This record gives sequence, structure tokens and C-alpha cells, in this order.
Amino acid sequence: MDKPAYHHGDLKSALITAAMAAVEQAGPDAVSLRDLAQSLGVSRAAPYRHFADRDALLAAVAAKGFEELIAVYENALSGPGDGRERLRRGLVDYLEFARRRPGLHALMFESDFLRRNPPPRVMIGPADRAYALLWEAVEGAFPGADPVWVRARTVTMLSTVIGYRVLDNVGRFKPHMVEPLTPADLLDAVLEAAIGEAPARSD
Amino acid sequence: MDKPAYHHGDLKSALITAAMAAVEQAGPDAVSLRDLAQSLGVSRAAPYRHFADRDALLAAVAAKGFEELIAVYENALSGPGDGRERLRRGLVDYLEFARRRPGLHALMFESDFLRRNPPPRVMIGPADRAYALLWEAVEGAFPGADPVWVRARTVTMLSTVIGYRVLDNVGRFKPHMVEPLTPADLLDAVLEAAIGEAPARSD
DNA sequence: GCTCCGATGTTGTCGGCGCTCACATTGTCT
DNA sequence: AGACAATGTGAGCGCCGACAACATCGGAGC
Repeated sequence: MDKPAYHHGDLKSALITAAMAAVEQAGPDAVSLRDLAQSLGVSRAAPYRHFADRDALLAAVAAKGFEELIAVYENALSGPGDGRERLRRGLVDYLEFARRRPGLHALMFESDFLRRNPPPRVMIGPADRAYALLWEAVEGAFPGADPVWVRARTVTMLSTVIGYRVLDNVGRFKPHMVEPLTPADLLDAVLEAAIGEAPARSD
Repeated sequence: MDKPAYHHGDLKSALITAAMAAVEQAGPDAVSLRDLAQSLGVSRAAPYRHFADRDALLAAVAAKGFEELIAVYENALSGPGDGRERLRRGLVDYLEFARRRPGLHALMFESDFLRRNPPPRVMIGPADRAYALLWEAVEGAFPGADPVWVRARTVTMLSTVIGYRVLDNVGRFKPHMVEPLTPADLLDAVLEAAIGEAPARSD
């Protein structure tokens, strides 16, 4: 048993899993194809049978990250409560997701590798689906609102929660800047700012 | 004239300038000490006389970036208009600064190198001063507001504008997500969401 | 003016990395 | 059985960050 098989069996998904772990532990820059290959007991060139280059593997990891984010959204948005409560729960769960996995969040939204190439195909699908879920949640939270207003609100809402996570993940908020606000207070403030009020009625 | 001087003269600041150009053109990951040294006509080990390692040079570039951001803020905040108008102008100019220099913005707020080490000393000073300027502008825009409320609002405001730039800089907003909103419409929406309303009076 | 020494720059070297090429092995389809 | 595509191997290229030993420069003190 376990004789060193010439063929790994499922090297591709093993690489994605191992790369995701490396991303979460030390950030996207720390991912080394050689390291991954060695830790999986495979030669240095083997990964190139499954991914054109390092960025292609990172794109696959990012895609998996968006799949997980979709699951987070779907879980939060399908629960009880009115539209506004479900939207709030979705944002809370996104913020927790991003807080606990800063490396993965960086890869998905902030990484240099996103700027290197046009957006990799494997990740735009899941990323767009995640955005669509948020969009629908905003529609559900403001029933009957002007669709164009909903578009703008979705953009600003996402900007607020992502920006907060980006800044907090790099330690930008020092105690003297926010005291006496607790992390929970900040979470409430971010949610209130993100969700905001219903649109002004023009009739 | 121009005989190959053994001593460069001001290699340190030349390195920072060249590195900033590289960061702006191709992102923080693309900065190579060897490249910079060669393009400055100096040996590959010379940079290490002025910076402990690559990250130290990047920190110096980030610090310079924050100095420039401070100048942007000061220029916008010192002009005419009431507090709210000046605050809005500061945010507009920040957004323009970040839009035109995505690589530098990534280095200052998003880069992996910020996660690698504790925040480098050379940049925390300028970064904190920039934050303090925004803070004071928020105070000026909402005179007499509860100081704790101002703290929270500063955090959410910064989150919104930075998050928008992060997302837009990586091409996250596709036309079908925002149509028929123009970039100018989005700018207005982001500003309105960021600045928001005055605090509720509790008396 | 001379000497000495710290600051600055150079060359040589090491290990790690992404990536490619020619070759080896395996599983599968006919 | 034979052929072929998929998958894995080993060697090697060039680039990179970093360090060490050595070379040169320029100013401080005599």
C-alpha cells in the first residue's frame, strides 16, 4: 500500500488545496510551486501539467475562495427574517469570512496578481455569482426601489465592507484612532454605514 | 564630465524614486533590486548599503506615497468652502490620487508586504498623519458632533472610499453591474455614502 | 598635507524560484 | 497487442534576494 505511485491521482485538486492553505497562512506571495510540489511528494515540474503557470494556480485558488463566499452568502441570505435582516446577516458573515482568512481575502480582492493579467476566466464566474447574490439581497432589502438606485447602493455597500476589511486586515486602525469604540461597535458602525437608509421617495 | 563616479551621490533617494516609478508602472511585486541597481548604473549589492532588504525599500516608497497623500489632503482641505465642502473635496482628490496610481495605492493599503512584517516604522508616521488629517476634516464637517461618533464615521468613511478604489482598481465593477451609471455617477454615489448625514440629535 | 577610518560601492557566491525541454511511465481506447 | 494521450521526472536556464570579502572614496583630526 501507498507505494510511491507514479501518478498522484488527483494532483490538480491537491495543489489547489495545498496552495489555499499556503495563501491563508502566509499570503499569496508566499506560494511557491516548488514548495507545494515537494510537500505533495511530486517533482518540481509536475504542477505545470495542470496549471500553465503560478498565476493560473492562484486563480484557481481565488475561484475556490469565491465558491466558499457564495456558500457563506447563500447560507446567510436564505435564513429567516425580512429582506433587510437577511442582507445584514450576509454582510456580517462576509465580514467574518474576510476577517478570519486575510490571506485568501487578499488574493480574491487585493492581490497584485489581479493587476498582472486580465481577470482569469476561472474566477470571474464565481466572483460574478457572488456579486449577483449581494445584488439580489439589496433588491430584497429595499423592495420597490429604483433599480438604478439599487445598483449604486450595491456598489457603495460592497465598497464599505470590503474597504473596512482591507484596512483592518493590514492593521491600519490603531487603538488611539478608535477608542473607546470596541470591535463590535465598529462592526455596527460599518453595517449601518453600508446598509444605509431606504431611498428618498420622489413622489 | 560624467565619468563613472565611484560614489553615486544620492543613491538612496534615487532608489526610492526609481522604485516608486516601478511600483506605479507594474505593481509592488515587480520591483527588483537588481533591476533598479542596473538602471541606476550601480552594482547589484549597492542598494543594501541603504536598505536592509527589499521590504525596507518598499516601506520607504510607501512612506513617500503617504507624504504625497498628505499634500493632496492639505491642498484640498485648506481651500474655500464650509467644512463639509472641504471634506468632500478631500475625498474626491484622494479618489483621484488612488485611481491614477493603482500600483502605489496597492503598496500603501493592500500589499502583501504589509502583512509580511509589523508595520514598518518609516511609513507609520506619514500614514498616521494622513489619517489624522481626514479625522480633523470629519470633525470640521460635523461641528459639535459627538467625538466618538466622529471616530466611527471617520472609519466608515475611509472604508467606503478605499474599498471603492480597491474594487475598481482590480476591475471588479463590470459594465453590466452598474449600467446605466457613469463613472461620475458612481463617484457621486460613493461620496454620498461615505460622507452621509449628520448624527441624529439626541436632545 | 597626511593619515586614518567610516561610508559607500564592487565582485563573487549561495540558495531559491518560475519555467521549459527531452524523456519516462501509466492508463485507456481500439 | 499496439498506439496514444495524460501525467510525472530530471536536468538546466535565467532571474532574484541576500551575504561576505574586498576596493575605493571623502572627510575628521593631526
